[in-house]
Amino acid sequence: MWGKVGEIKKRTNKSLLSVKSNIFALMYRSHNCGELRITDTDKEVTLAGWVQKSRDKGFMIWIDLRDRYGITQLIFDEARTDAAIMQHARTLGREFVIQVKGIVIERESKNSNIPTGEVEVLVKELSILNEAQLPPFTIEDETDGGEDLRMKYRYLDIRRNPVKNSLLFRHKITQEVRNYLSNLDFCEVETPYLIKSTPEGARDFVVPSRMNPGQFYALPQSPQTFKQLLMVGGLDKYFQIVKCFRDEDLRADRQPEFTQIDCEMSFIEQEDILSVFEGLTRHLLKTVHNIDITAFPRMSYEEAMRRYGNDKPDIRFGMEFGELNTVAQHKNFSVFNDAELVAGIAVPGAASYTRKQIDALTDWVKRPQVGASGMVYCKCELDGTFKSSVDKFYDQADLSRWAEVTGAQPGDLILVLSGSANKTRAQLSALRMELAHRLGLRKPDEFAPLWVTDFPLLEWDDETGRYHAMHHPFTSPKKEDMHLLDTDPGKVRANAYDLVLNGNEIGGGSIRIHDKETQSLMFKHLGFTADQAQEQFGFLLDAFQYGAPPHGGLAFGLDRLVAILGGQETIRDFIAFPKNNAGRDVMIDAPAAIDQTQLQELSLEVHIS
RNA sequence: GGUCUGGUAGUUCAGCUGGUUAGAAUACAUGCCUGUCACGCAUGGGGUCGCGGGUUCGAGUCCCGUCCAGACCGCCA
Repeated sequence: MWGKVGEIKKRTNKSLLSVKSNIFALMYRSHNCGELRITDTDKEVTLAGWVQKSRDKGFMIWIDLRDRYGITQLIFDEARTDAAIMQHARTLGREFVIQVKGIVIERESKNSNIPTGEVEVLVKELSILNEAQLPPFTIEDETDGGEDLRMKYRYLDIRRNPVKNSLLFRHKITQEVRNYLSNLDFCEVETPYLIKSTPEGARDFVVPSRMNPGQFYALPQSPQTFKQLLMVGGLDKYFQIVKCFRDEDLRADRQPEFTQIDCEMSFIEQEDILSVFEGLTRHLLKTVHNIDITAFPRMSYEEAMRRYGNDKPDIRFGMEFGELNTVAQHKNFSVFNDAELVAGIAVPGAASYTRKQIDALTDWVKRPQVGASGMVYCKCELDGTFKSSVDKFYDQADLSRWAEVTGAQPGDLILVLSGSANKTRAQLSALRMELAHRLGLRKPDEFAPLWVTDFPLLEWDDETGRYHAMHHPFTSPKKEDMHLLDTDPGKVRANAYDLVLNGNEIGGGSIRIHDKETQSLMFKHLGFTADQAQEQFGFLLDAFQYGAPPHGGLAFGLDRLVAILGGQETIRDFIAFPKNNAGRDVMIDAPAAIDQTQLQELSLEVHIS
């Protein structure tokens, strides 16, 4: 259904590294370290780069010279190299920056593992451009350095192929995004980074204004209102590859500053947006992996929650939820009888799990991060019988109905959770993802996109005791649900959609509100007074009175998209200088205190509670 | 705000129910080596066991606190 890719790394390297740089003056180097071949034999060349490794054999010294493009072997030979140069070569350490002049010769023993492996450069001149201390970790694909060390010396980490290739890969994708959207007449516009803080949504990073004492800018969580104003401005199709900022806790796939591919279009309907971004996704998979995606299924939010317990389901594998209320309740098992939802999944081939393994899984779902109070299992034996942890309450006929509902085959293991519908779904979804991970079903080289549509407009928040916009306050409600706004706001669906790739939300958007009345009504339902709405978003409400076209858009999370297309879980290696778990840049040691003079200029005093 | 895991040589790690002088690999240094490419061989240097306190005759090991790192929950319109 969806494509497969083999050897992602290899292909990427090849296409990205064959960059020629002929426009540069050939003073420092005539060639890079990745391009010499057997056909270059006898040429006099000048190379520059870093010493990867030196192999001193006494009579001969080989040095692997590395740059962005590859590794070329240098040779110093007692018989053919000047004694002084030979001696000089012995002083070279790892990561010294050197320049050599020499003759390309065919190797006596060749190395088929690297593209330059048939030749080497017999060095005639050697100069050390810069010495280097021994790096704190080795600059190799499989480095001995741990995460924190690599982050502290990120500039050394970037010399390593995996990180360097991730950054080149990201460049390739942004380039293709710009190509694709520009070809469709999208115009890239830069919107401001110093804007106004708004109460909705995530916490803002704020920036004090020196010229306006006591006042603060906020860094944008997204260019949302600006891109809508560009639509009012008649720009029709806008995009921007743009940094966004959210002052919330981090995760492996979440950074406080991150990059979005942000888009907006006028005179369009939801279908137009889905088709443009389906096209973009196809284009990217084709250009970076040569994969043709044929299937682009769609699913409503409600269906995704029911079938996968999750609004971003990974559909590369099955284990869909089976709702067992009708077949498992009213059988004297009070835990199930009292539950709002009883739901199970069939784990393929897991009937052979031992008691110990199942107990470990039970402990896993009972961890506070998951929060289930227990787990019921039912083994579907190969002989067609069933063995469950609740045999006291259910006979073979009952259990066969469980198998029917969950789609379990002989050899599978049915795992069942129960409780309130929302919690049970979240817990069972966590279990499904964990098992898929353990069973190797989340293959990084397989890509399964999915549109999730018809999100709820509003979401109840216990903490503040009011409804919040699930997407953002500018999302339009579905016309046919408008009548529910006053009676049952939680039931109103929005013209909002997410693009999910392999269980990750990589993009989301909506058709916006474009008239003042609806927007004001929306603010009212979100608990704004008319004055507050005017104060916070008056510029937008005003703009809507001057001929705002119907419009909508979408934003892709670039960091996450690049990581997933690169087959990785963590986005950090696709960001040149990322923040750590606590939001710190350990290389430059930020954030940091500022001095008293700066505070005074900003009319600020610091009190740490 | 919370849960969990970890912190021992430059680095990655081992170190059991507390018990001589804390180990391995790798990196590094020196020497040897006539085609290496994860080169090989020999020798050598390298540690306030994150930090503070406690229990004990004795703590890398047990307890309390704290700092740092990572993963997750909450949070992320």
